[in-house]
Amino acid sequence: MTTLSERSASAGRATMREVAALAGVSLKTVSRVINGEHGVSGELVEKVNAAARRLNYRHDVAASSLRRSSRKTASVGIVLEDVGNPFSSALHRAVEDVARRRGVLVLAGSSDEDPERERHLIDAFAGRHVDGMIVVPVGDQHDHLLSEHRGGTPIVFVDRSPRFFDADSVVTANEQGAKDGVEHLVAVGHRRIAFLGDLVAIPTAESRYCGYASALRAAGIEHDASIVRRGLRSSDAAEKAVGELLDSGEPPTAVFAAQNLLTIGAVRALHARDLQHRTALVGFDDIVLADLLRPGVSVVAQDPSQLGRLAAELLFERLDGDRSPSRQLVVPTRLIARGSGEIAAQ
Amino acid sequence: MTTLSERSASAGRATMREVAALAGVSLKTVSRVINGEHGVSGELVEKVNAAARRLNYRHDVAASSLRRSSRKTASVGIVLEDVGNPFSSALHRAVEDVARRRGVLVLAGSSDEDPERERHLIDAFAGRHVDGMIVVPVGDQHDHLLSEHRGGTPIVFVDRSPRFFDADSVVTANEQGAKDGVEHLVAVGHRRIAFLGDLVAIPTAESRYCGYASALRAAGIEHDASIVRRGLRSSDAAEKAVGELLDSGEPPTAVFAAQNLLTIGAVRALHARDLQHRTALVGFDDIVLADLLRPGVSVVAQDPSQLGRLAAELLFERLDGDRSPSRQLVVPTRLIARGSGEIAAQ
DNA sequence: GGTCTCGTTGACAACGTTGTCAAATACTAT
DNA sequence: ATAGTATTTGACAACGTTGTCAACGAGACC
Repeated sequence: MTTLSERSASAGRATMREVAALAGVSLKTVSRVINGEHGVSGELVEKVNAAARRLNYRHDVAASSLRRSSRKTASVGIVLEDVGNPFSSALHRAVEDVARRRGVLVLAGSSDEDPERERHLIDAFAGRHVDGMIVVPVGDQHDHLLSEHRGGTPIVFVDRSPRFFDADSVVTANEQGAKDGVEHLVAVGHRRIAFLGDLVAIPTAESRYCGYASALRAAGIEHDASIVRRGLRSSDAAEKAVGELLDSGEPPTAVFAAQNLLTIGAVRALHARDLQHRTALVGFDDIVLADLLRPGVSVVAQDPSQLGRLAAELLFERLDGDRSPSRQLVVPTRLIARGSGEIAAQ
Repeated sequence: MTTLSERSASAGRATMREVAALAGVSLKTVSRVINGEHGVSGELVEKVNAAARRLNYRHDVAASSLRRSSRKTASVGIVLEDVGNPFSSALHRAVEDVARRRGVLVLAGSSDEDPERERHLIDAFAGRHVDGMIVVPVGDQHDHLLSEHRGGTPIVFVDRSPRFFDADSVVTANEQGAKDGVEHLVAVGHRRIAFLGDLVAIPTAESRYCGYASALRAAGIEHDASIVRRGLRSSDAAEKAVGELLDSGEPPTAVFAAQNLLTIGAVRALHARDLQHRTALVGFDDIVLADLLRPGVSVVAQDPSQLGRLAAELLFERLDGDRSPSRQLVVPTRLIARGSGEIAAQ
């Protein structure tokens, strides 16, 4: 007995075998008590629990899931673009909330838009036997995911729906949202509306551009490539781009920024030239404090929490055995007018 | 052979045993090849790799770490306040960056300032045999962590250093930073400076309050409890509190907000009364877009990335075998003047 | 040729847990 | 009292992997 408690205090964690020895029962009985199975007498349950407490026993999820037939580990993985950015972290948090209610742990990682990183993360998650994965996909190739998916691990795509892959997905109404934003500008008389966009390879960026183009077309406005800036990767790049547009001979009267960092860059460029009350601006995706700027920044707001919540719910339905055909959910955007988007064309 | 490939395609992942059978070698040889051990002939390495590729073999980290003597899982856990808030997620990202360089996966969870949740997360991490943990501690009781720590799992505390626990920690210079911020207000003539603080139970909130009190003392300003509001949990609460102070008979001429959400609430309250150019404001912790507001919001900036990076580096040094006495690192703050903190007292 | 060493390879047990099944006990119905 | 059933308990194998150790064959040396 002394040996046992000394051992647990000095060398690592106590095992079920040690708990069994201290409680004077078999290994299997300890397993039953720890797992809350019925069919163990109250007396032994008491004894085992006392011994477990005394040795500070910690259940070994890894060993347990190795032996269990279902192989469930009560954990899911989520591949984000960058756990540090507000959109991703709101998504992460929403997934965590759903998972927590079911006692499931969330592993998260950043792909940084790098397919190699994405593959790495997915391998790492798979090697740890996550029960399912939520993925903001990068690029078009997802063979590695495919084999996981076929192997029975549910996958839900979020924010972007993959080409060439049949799985559940939850996305924002990017095209419609962008169209709404641009039409909002058209409605107050703008006909020369600049577009700021992220990497062309990112499907959401592409959809938003389509929404922009479609709104212009609907309004009978001719497309002018000289005021379209795509492939912008940071607020600095956007600030520079907007600066060039504003300083040019024929500046736009309004700007549509298709991503939050780009919106921030645009605000900076406008303020630097004291044009924030003359040039209209609508951004895609909300930004903190946007309401306190003068003018307030009008945005087409996404709902990352909703995306995360729905994705997690879809995932858990699959984990609960749902075998129905894959579903695509679309979360609508919401236009928030705060001033910058309501500046009329001169 | 056909049976093997069919099997892997239909039912779950391939095992080393299956790879061995396909390659016509023993299980142990496959293990050696997968782990990159030397002492296997080039010919067999080739064969095994081909078989592994063909069966889409995935290494099982759980089983591997179960058997391995060192029991390393190439993963660390991090307990944050809320993975969704900017401070936590910046910290998370910084830890991930350090971990990634070493091929280590990060598991993260939100405690929401609830000791029960914290305990849950730590149990979950321990059950999955993380190699180490980084914790933003909640409350004073950390017995469960203690047993992990004694069991050989390195623990690093970040943002708050725990009482009654001897372990590495990395914290912001909260008291000094708050003192700097308040002295900055004193320097432009303020003697009636309100304080907005988070829950008294949070050590960082307490330290910042001490810094505030100490700056007042140093300036010979009498402490006035009527303009000190602590225990504020949201920007709404702060907005309300500042509103009350401003609307009172004897309003403060300056506000020191000891946390970023509280700063935002203060900004809202000031703008709502059009007092943002008359009442000075300094916030603790930087906020996005603070430079674009009129006036810009002066802040005492923390460096969450630095906190995370240092914490992760300490953790990995421990994992590499460092057995030296525990260390406490302090990350200095930086005062950023943008306008609101330089408004002189009338 | 015989012994010794070295480099490769594989058989086997073990990591901590749970599924299976049989043994032991207690209880019910005849 | 006897057979039959239900309930509790434990022995054992197995999950997928790696540590240990022994077996094997090829070459080096006497």
